[in-house]
Amino acid sequence: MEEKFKLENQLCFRLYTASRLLTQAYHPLLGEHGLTYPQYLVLLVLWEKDAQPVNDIAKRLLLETNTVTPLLKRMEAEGIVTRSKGKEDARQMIVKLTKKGQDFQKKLSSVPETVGSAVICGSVTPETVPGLFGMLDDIIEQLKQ
Amino acid sequence: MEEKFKLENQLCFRLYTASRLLTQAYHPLLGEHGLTYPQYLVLLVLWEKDAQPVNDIAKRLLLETNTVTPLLKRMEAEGIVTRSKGKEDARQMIVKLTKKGQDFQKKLSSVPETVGSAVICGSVTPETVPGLFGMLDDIIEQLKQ
DNA sequence: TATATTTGCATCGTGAACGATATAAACAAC
DNA sequence: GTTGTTTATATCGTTCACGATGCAAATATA
Repeated sequence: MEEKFKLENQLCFRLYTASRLLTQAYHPLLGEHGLTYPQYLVLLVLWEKDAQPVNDIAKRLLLETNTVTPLLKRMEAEGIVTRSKGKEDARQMIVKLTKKGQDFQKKLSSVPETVGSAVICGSVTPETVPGLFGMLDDIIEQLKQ
Repeated sequence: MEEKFKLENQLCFRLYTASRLLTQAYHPLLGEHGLTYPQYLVLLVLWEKDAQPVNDIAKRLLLETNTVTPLLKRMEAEGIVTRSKGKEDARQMIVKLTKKGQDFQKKLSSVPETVGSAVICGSVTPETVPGLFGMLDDIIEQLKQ
């Protein structure tokens, strides 16, 4: 068995696993409110800036619109956002937070800290996290092309 | 807008994005042979040790059997693996590589290096990758409980 | 040796991801 | 102004992930 094929030497498998497990850590906190992790990401985007077209949300999350559109329709069905045609550009769908969507910010105020503290361990400390962020950002920037 | 809710301060979003983008980098290389990334991971596991029960493969990949079972059935349909009842324990399904599954190792021999070299950039260098591996491993170990 | 529990795998339903394709609005070129 | 192209979003099909549940084989316990 060649070294290059060993699971322990794969960056992608580590990222894939760490991503899945960390997303799972959000699950009980978000599921309690009927939210999924990608839906939480949409909330983060809209809390930063409300009333955005689908495309801006997709670009911010580096996702395709064919992923985001069904996600937003589910959130609309849950009464978390509204979707309405753009006034100046009728092709756009403007996504706005409802009161329910805004109010989630208070309800979820403890989530970032809860999850954040859960990953602090071993070589992952408040001092080393910025370096980790930088490396992940470099990888993302490199692959975004 | 509170700092804690900003997308730029989220470790999970970075892991999620880096994982997706790096998996996408595998796509043209694997898709050419009709493989998906999770199927490639199963191949890595079976190349290390052939003839494993479903549970061992799932544990190795930190996935649930209800994810792995359909994956293996698709790979069986493609003639990449066989699945047969265990002799000593009839509950187990032993997964074995076919010749086609074994032969993929040669066909995919350039994949690790191709993808590996694609992520080397900025603060991500052959010298810093072990540190990145260590931090991701610590996060995984911490969340695995 | 009956009965209870655990274990290994499968099935089902839902929600992402994403390639491919479609549709309509905006814009450009002629 | 008609035609062609781009842009914004949506639809469709396939493949994960994963919680919940089911079932049969193995094991433990009474």
